[in-house]
Amino acid sequence: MSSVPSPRPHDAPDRFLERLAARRAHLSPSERRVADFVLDHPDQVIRMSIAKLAETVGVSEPTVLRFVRALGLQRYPELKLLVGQSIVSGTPYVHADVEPDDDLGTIITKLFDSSVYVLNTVHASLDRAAMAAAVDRLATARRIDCFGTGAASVLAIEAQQKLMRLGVPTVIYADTHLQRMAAATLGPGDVALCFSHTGAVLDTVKMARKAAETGATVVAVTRPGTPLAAAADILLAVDARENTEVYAPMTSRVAHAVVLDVLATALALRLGESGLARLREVKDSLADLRIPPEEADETAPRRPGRGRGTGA
Amino acid sequence: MSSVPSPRPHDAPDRFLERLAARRAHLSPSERRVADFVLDHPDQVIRMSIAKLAETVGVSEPTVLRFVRALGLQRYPELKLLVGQSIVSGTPYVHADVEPDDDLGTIITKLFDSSVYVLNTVHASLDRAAMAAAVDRLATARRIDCFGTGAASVLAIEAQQKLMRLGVPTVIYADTHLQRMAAATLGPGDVALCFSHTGAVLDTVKMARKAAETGATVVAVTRPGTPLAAAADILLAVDARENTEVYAPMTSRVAHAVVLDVLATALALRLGESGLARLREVKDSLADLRIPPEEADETAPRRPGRGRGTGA
DNA sequence: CCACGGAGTGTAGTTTACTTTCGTCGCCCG
DNA sequence: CGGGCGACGAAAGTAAACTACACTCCGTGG
Repeated sequence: MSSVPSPRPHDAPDRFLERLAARRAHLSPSERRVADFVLDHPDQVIRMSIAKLAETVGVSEPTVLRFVRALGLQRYPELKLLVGQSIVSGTPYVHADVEPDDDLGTIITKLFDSSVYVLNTVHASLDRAAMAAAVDRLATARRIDCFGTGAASVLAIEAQQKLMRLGVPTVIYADTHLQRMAAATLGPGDVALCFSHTGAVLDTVKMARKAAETGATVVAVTRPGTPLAAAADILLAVDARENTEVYAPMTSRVAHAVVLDVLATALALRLGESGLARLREVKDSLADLRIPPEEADETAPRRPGRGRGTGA
Repeated sequence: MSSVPSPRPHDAPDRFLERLAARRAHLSPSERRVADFVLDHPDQVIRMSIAKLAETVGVSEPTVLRFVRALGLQRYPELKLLVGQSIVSGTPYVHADVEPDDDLGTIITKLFDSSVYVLNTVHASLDRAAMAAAVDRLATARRIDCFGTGAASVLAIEAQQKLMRLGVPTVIYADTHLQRMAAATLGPGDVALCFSHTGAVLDTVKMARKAAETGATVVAVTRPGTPLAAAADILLAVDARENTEVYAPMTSRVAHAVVLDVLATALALRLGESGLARLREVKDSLADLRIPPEEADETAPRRPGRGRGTGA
C-alpha cells in the first residue's frame, strides 16, 4: 500500500463551511459578502478563479484574498479545495427524508447518506467519559440484563449476543413481563443495559427505574433529554433526529448498533486475554457450522436459471 | 500499484479514483506513471501545481495535462478538485482494525470510520437491479420467511419486524429446526429472505437450498461468491471485508441493516398508500406505550446522584 | 535498407490565474 | 479639523496553467 497521510490534512475539511459561518461575524463588510456567496454557492465557488469570484461578488481580488487569510488559509486554491471537500462530505446539510415518489436509486442514496451522516454526527458527539464508565461497569458486573422493546429489541438481543460471547454474564428476556420481573431481581453490582430510540417507551423506562431502585447501574443508549435518559446512571447519548413518524427508526438503529460495537469492543480489550480467549472458544465451537472455504464450490450445486443479481 | 477503493458513492465526484484506476490500462506509459502517483498520493496531488506534479513524477507538464484530458476532464484544477473530493469522506483508505492496545478514543474513531467506510463501499457497489427485483418479489409475495442464524439472526428478526409492519405476510422462526421445517413448506410465489455475513453458514445455506427446491424465490443478503450467494435467486451483495476472526461481525452488520432499510423503505413506497396506511395503524396501536412528551419531565423522578454521563 | 507516418513525449512561449505592493478613501478620535 | 487607522482597490509582479510546435522512436511499405 502507499503512504497514508494524515487523514485530515489541515483541519477537519468537513465542517469548514460551518467554521466559515461561525467566523462570518468577525469579517469586514466586503469580506462578509464574499463569505455569504461562498456559503450560498459553494458548488460554484470551487470552479471559479479568484478574479471571477471577486467580480461576481462585486469586490476586488485582494479582498477575496484577505477573506481567505482571515479564515486562516494561506492561498486561494486552498479555499477551493476545502470548500470542495465540504460539499461532498456526507450529505452536507440536507438530511433528506425519503419522499413518496423517490425512485429506487434516490432511496438508496438517501438512506445510505443519512446513515453516514448520523454516524458522523454521533461520532462527534459521543461522550467518551460516559462510554468509559459504561465499559467499566460492564467489565465488573455480576450480571447484565439487556432491555429493549419494539424496534429496540433487536439491539437488546444483539447486545446480549455480543457480551455473552465475551464471557460476561449477560441475559435477555423475550417478553416485557419477563424483562420487568428480571429488572426487579437485579441488585448492586448488576447492570441494566437499556436501548430505546425515543427514550419514551413506557415499558423500557419503567424497567430502567425498577432496576435503579434495586441499586443496579442503569446504562442507557438513547436520546438525551428523554425519560429514559433521566433514569439512567450512565447515558450513552445518541441524538439522531429522524422521521419516526411514518417509517421505523432506521438511521438511529445504525448509530445504536455502532455504539454497541464500541461498547463490546472496548470491553473485549478491557478484559484482555481472558476476553479474547473466550471469543476464540466461542468461535471454535461454531467452526463445524460453517462450510469450509475449499468445499465451497462443490457444495454449491448450481441450479439452472439461478445466480441472478449481478446482472442488469 | 495500490488499490484505491471508492470512498463515496454517487456518480460524478466520488468514484473518481476508481474511474482513474479503471482507465489506467488505456493510458500511455508516461501518463500511467502520473496515474499511479495520483492513486498512491492523492493527498499530495491536491496541493501540487501541474509543474510540481510533472517534476515529481518525472514527466513533462503537457504529459500531465494530456493525462488529465484522457480522463475526460478539461483542466488541471478540475483534477485536483475531484481528487480532493474523493479522498474526503471521513475514512481515508485504512480500514484500520482495532488493536489490542488502542485506547477508547481510538476504538471509537476506528469503529465509526470503518462503519462509514463500509457504508460508502456498499452504497457504491449495491446492485440496483437486484434490489429492484427483490422489492418486486417481496411486494407480491404470498408469504415471506426470514432466515438467519447466529449473529445474522438479529437481522432476520429485524427484517420480520419491518416487513410485518408494512402488512406484508412475514414470519420468522426462532430456532434452526423450525426454520428448516418452515423452508420446506414454502412454494412458488413465496420468498425466503436469508441473511449471512460469511455466506457460509451451513444451516442458512441448507435452508436457502431447501426453499429454492420448493420453487420459492430465494433473496440473500450476503457476500458474493459464497455458497449462500450461489443458492440465491436474487443476490443483494454486501462485500464488506472485515476481521471476523476474533471479533463478531460488526461493520458488515451495519451494512446489512442499511440494505434492509432500503428494502423495507422501497417496499413501503412500492406498496403506496396501503403500505403507509398499515404503518400508521401499527404506529397508532403503539401510541399508548409511549410517554407523551408533555409528561416526560414529571414522570421522570430524578434520583440524587443520577444523571451522570454528560459530565467529564 | 531507407523514407515515411504516427504515436508519444518534451521545449518554449503565451495566456490565465494568483499574489503583493502601495496608494486612496473614509472614519474615528484626538 | 488634521493625524492615524482600518478597509478597500488599482496596478504591477510572479506563478501556474495551457498551447503550439518540434523532436524521437518505432513500425511499415517501398
